Amino acid sequence: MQTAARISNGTSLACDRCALGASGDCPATSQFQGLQLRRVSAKQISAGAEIFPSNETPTTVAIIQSGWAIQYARLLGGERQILTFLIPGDVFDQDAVILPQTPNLFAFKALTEAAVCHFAIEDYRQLFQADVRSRRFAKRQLRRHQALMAKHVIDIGRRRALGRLAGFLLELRQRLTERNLMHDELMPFPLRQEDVADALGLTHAHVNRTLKHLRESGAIQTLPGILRILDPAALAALAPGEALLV
Amino acid sequence: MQTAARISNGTSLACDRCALGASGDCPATSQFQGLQLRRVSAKQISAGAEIFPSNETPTTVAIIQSGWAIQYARLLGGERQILTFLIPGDVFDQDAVILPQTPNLFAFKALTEAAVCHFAIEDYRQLFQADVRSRRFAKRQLRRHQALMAKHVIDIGRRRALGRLAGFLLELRQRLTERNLMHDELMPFPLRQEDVADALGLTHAHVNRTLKHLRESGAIQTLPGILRILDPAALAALAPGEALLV
DNA sequence: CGGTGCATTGAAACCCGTCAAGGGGGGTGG
DNA sequence: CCACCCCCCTTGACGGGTTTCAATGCACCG
Repeated sequence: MQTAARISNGTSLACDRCALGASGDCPATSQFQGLQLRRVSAKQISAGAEIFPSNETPTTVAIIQSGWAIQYARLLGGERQILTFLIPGDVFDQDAVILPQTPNLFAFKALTEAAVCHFAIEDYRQLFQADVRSRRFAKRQLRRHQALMAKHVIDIGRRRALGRLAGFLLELRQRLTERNLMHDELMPFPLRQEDVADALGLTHAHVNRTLKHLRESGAIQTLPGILRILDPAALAALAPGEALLV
Repeated sequence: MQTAARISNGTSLACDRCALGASGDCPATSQFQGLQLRRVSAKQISAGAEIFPSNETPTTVAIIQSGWAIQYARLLGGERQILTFLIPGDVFDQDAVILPQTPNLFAFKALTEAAVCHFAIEDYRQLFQADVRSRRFAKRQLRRHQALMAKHVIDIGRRRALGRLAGFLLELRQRLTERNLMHDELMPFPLRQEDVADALGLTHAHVNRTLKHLRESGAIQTLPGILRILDPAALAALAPGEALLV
């Protein structure tokens, strides 16, 4: 895990070669089973760059085509709390859909090189009034985000390090599976241990020790930029009830 | 704090004598500066009773007229994680507004005797299309809930017991002030220490110790069912950045 | 080849959970 | 009016989980 292999290298901005589109997960492609939208813009973002600063009022809704990003808050002491991880196919900045002209509370930043496409808020909002598939898509995105926030509270509120990490890995596994990014229990894992720590409310030193524990117990295997889940059942046992939440 | 004094005793269900209405915080009263709604029902709920079970699809939006309630999840091991506290004037079950016909993920329960009024989802949704004041009301309610969830993650994730408690008390102070329920830094406090613990991810024993610390340092004073904030600045110093979040 | 970023590890301090016991107030029943 | 019970607050001791601080090592890069 020393260095993150640039897995998401082939960042294709063109919609006709977009992996998301191919699986029908982006309303800008003809494969999407519903209302077709046209994207306003597509941006290539380098690792570590801000996507949206906080306190800015968004005019678009964004979908992340490739790469990983975070939504986070920074405290006065400099500490960082990561609220959500964003993976390819995630729609973020969704508040804008429901609450136009309200500033973002928290900032977004790319963790890896990433490609982000934007839709006009008005266009995206039409999904909610369109056919069943469009509505299902938009509602699912919204609902998923809310559920993840709640799960996050439960995770860090009621579980200790081992359970948090196990639950977190299972969550990623589930989400990546839905986006066709899991193969043979192998997942791209571009996160530094400090990122995981800042999300789960731990220190990076302790994340390291906990990962070591999971590794030595045979539950997972780590390679640079990749994580393999060897024993999903073991992880599930460490995070009881996880399945109900994801 | 041994016993909760029934502060919210005079639970008046009639809209014309509703304290919420008097301050213009309920769209069912003529004092509300915006679209007038008619409530579908008003229910008196006894302390400890479920308001909504989880996994049920709501047909109404609810506003809590008097009393305190929680939104919570129960894990397989029996542990409880409180997601949000609801105080008079809070609109809950708001997911129904945006996402009709989706079941509630988490249950709601009254902590004290409470009065809850319901609106038809369609009626309530019209607030978003009505005049400025109505929109502001509805958006503020929605936005507030989201912000509180995010703040909750930050609190539990990046602060230790003392800071969490300080931040939590300041949050309650702010919210109660907005509803005209703070007087002379005195707030109704019907929560058991176990409730606080289940919200902040601590044990009730440790909440007790931490409260004792705050008491002995002169930051707060506790009376049965009431909490007085003696030194807001001291609390703010314990929870840096809190002001930015509330 | 020095420098930077990140993973790894150890030792010590400390925060917090766990367990257990005691106490006080309000209610109920005698 | 008292006895009793239940719920909740309170407190102490102990152990373990986490943080903190510090040092090392490895990979990559200029």
